Amino acid sequence: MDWTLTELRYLLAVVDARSFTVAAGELGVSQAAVSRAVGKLERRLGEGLLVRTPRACEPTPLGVQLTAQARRVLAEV
Amino acid sequence: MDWTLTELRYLLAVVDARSFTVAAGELGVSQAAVSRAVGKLERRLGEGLLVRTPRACEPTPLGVQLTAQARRVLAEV
DNA sequence: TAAAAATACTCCATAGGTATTTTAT
DNA sequence: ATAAAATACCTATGGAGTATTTTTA
Repeated sequence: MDWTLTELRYLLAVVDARSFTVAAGELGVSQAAVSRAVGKLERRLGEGLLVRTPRACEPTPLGVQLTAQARRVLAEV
Repeated sequence: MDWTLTELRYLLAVVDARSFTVAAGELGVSQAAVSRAVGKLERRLGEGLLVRTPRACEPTPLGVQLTAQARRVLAEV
């Protein structure tokens, strides 16, 4: 794959916060930026990483898997 | 630090090829792009990563260290 | 209907290419 | 003098913000 460190960081933040908006605040960027980054990642993979509901969001199985990988990568950085 | 995967890939290619030009060919980008990416990384670190001579280039101690780290990161990607 | 996420629009920063200059033997 | 790296210049792409719209429990 060809993701960027930013995408992995944003994804992790969203999964941990269970919210795009909260994650954006923690990352110090706009909600739109986080939404776009994760959406782009999902489009590239051709599959969802998060299930969105009006009050929370939860990772899909692929989301869980990629999140684990993201943690490994970022741990080395 | 705040490097990008591209910078790490370019650095690795140069270290392995012992040449910016050859590395660029292998990466499918211009020599200028590789030179700029590695130079930017060095400027950010405030220290050289490669010693350039007219017919080869060799990693500095820091270059060796960062190269090892780059391999670990890219192995996870 | 109300919260949270997605999108439209614009702007700026960065990455890349080509052409040229600089460097070190 | 020569081979290789650095730089100047330009262009295009991507990432970000704000404002707005869409979504779904």
